[in-house]
Amino acid sequence: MLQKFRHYFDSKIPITADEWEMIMPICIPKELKKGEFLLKEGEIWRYVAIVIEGCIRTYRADREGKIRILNFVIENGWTGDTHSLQNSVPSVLTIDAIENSSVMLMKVEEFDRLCRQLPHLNQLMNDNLKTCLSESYERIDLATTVTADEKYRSFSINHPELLLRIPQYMIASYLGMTPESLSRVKKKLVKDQLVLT
Amino acid sequence: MLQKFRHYFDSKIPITADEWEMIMPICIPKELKKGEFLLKEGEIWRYVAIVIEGCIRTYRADREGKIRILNFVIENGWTGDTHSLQNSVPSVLTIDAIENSSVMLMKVEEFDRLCRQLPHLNQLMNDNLKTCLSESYERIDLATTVTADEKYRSFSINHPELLLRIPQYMIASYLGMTPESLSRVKKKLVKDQLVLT
DNA sequence: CGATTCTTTGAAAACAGTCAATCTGTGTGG
DNA sequence: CCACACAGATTGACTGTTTTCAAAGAATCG
Repeated sequence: MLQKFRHYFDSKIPITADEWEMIMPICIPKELKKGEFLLKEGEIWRYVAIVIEGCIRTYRADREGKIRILNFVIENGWTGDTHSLQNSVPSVLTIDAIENSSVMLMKVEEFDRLCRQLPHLNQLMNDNLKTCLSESYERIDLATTVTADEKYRSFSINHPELLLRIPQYMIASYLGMTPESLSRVKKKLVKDQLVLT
Repeated sequence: MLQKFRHYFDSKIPITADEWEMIMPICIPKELKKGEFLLKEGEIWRYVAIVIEGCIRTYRADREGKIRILNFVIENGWTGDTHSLQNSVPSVLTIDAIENSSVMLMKVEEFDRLCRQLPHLNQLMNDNLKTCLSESYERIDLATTVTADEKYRSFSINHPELLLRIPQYMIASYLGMTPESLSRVKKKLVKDQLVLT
């Protein structure tokens, strides 16, 4: 895991052995079995988290226990609750693993401190913020798409890798529809050959 | 306008007269009358833009010309198209003024150059990215809310300042429903005293 | 293979959308 | 100052899509 983590950094920024020596001590590797939680509603999120292996889901539950999945994060993606982190307030979100996963955590104060010392790390953080923002706009676009079949089409074009990997009922929740609707939409699109099986 | 702009900076970061002398030359003030465009679909967005006065709307149009409003930005908010900016691709968005507005533009290369020279400016940019991310998560939350009345309730709680300021049919588009639906929802909520008139 | 979990299908109900007409308020020009 | 035009908001009747509820089929895993 540590090796994969190192590999991720190397692929993003030039990093010296010395710098690596500074980063390593603040890293907290965490293994999550399928179904285990990274963050529970009501807790305060205080980390920077990078997914090394597996798949992590973020969702929000309403009073009746119905959930809306906000995103899926796989290898090399960043996860966490920005809002809880920035404002030190209890999270309204739940984050869990939908596959056996490994995640690298860093306490945010320590990470920020390092960012001030290592311009490259700061650069990485900045790029990452921009990427997250970009993805989040894509998410808004998806969520504001009106019809169910456009949503599914758009998802299957933009996230073919997730289509294979994530149970359909979770995709339905992500797209804001019931599993029954998704099943019907899919059937129709396959019949019209507008989407791959 | 320049004074208000200066005031915005002062309220966010400590900034010396010298630093200000470096920032000012790259600033491009732009006045927009109600209905005028800041960005049209198909253009590439190359700026950092801060709204000084007025209200700026970002929307996306589909083939049939129906529009989905993605956000409203008022005084001291940042606007633009991150995706177009980062990837130098034509924008799918349109940005226009729904009130007479003033906006301060800075070319992104010049702004980035200054950020490298002025740590405080970099800090401001970073904070701003985090704020944008946070707001964008809030937007996702709204967009993924299922029922029309919950959407309106949540909007009227979180953005009372916009409720007063923005025509109802635009709020409807922002909330992903028709003006007729919004009118009915509102009527119901006012009757049940769940929302202020 | 049994049990659980996930997906599919059907029928009825609920909800938001569409279309069309009316109402309301604001600003403009006579 | 009034009348008119116009943009926006409301209301009603109808249509269409998605949800809900229920049950039956697949698929996966110990």
